[in-house]
Amino acid sequence: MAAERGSGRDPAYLMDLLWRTQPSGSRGPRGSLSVDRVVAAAVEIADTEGIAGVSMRRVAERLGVTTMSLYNYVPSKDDLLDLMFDMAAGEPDPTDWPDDWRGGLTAFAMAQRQALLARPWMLDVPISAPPMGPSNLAWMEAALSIMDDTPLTEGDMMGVLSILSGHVLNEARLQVTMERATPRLGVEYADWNVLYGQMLARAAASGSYPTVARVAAKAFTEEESGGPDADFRYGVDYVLDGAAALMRARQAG
Amino acid sequence: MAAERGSGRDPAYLMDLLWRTQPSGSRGPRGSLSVDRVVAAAVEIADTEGIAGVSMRRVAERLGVTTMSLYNYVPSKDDLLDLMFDMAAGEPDPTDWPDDWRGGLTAFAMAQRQALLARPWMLDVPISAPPMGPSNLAWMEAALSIMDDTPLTEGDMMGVLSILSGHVLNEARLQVTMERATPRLGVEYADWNVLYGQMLARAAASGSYPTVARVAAKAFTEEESGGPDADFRYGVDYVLDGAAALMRARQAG
DNA sequence: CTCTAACTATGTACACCGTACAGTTTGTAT
DNA sequence: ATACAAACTGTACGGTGTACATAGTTAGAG
Repeated sequence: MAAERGSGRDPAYLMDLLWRTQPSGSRGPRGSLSVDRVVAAAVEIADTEGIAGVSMRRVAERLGVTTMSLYNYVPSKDDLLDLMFDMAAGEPDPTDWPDDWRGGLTAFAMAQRQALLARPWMLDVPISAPPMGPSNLAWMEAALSIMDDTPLTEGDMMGVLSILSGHVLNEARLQVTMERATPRLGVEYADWNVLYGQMLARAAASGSYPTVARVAAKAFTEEESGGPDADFRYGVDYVLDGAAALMRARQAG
Repeated sequence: MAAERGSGRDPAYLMDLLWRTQPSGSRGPRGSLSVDRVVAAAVEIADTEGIAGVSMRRVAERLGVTTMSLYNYVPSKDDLLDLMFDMAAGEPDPTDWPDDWRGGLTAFAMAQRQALLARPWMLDVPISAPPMGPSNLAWMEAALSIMDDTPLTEGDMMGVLSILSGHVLNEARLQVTMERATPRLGVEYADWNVLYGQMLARAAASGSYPTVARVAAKAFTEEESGGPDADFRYGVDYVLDGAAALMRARQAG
């Protein structure tokens, strides 16, 4: 029977993979590869060709090994993708972050955004498990330790973190989607305004979306909306204002 | 030459597809299908088998037609997925929503969440273009018209909407991921607490994530965390508190 | 009324995918 | 020395999206 763990959809097994704590029975020959090398090769491919370029065959080829050999290190491609995500996230470097919670969280958000924009394919991997790899935990640690000296409840801290990095993720997704959808029409980034302009024209023409037509027209016309960076900062400030309000409430209570 | 639009990655062409405003030259035989029927069939498959069950062959089979025939109505599978997303989103029904902005936006968020949880596969479709289909616009209209009588700037309204529905999306994604990752271990939803407990034990053991260990332990121990519904409401309130603060500021300024 | 261009539908084919499975080689623990 | 687990190979299967050539159908142009 032998417990037969490792079907890949066993969460405990995925944990062992993420943390590289696989019990390696030392009977046969020691493998020429390692989980790390497999994942690293996959990440390299994704970096240059996007997620679509990552196939088991291509990864194996890059490692000079048969396709099926990879399955000695990784139970399935889905798991490989999870591993890639964690490795690509990397660990944050908070040394240069400001000391105050507001500055710290802002730096945190910007760093996380930068990590995503540097590897847009991360937004393409269908995450099949809640984030529980070492890198993800390191990011979590960075954010939580910033809020540690504030009057926030533990629940609040988790809430703020969730909303903040949710915003980071959404904004990055939007930006990447935009950049991809922007064909070789014009130059620069302003193209998607044109696209949205078309949409709004359509909306206005139908008459069914009066508020959208008016509000969006105004919001997009406003003489340079500031681009994605400004939108991102706006959201971060919005979320952190909420955190500040929470702190005041907790302290007063 | 004939302009040759329609490669599927042409945004204007996608717009025509979404809005069903395709110029249909009436020369040859009229097709036995329609964009709507194709998309509807794909949605039906996704509803019962998830996104993985949707392949061009299966859709064609369900419609009693050859696979390649679908390409007369839809330029590629990626576009089909975009179309599916818009159709599945449906139009909101705001008739029963409260009149005040706060109640209205809360109802909006809950409705959007419900729509996503009813069709979890929507979270699996890799959206390849910014939301600009009729359904998505209807949701946008619903939210914006709620905020129309408030002192919010047009930019603020877009910002609040973005953060709010971003939160909805993130929370839904998290919940669905959790439910999927939960194998047939125990009963009920509390299982993922066990999973997260394992992770935290690992984190505490390594000593590298002290804050995570302490904070998360506290946050998860707190005698029934309230489940996903409570987390969701917490976030909605958080975001709407921010909107209220913004309104006060705009009115005072 | 014919003809022809536009359009729909079919069938075949290609390159690629993830991975199950059987068999071979390799190395260590007994 | 030998048993045996582990690493690795090669082949095969059922699936994918879609390019392409072909045939059939219609409506407008002449």
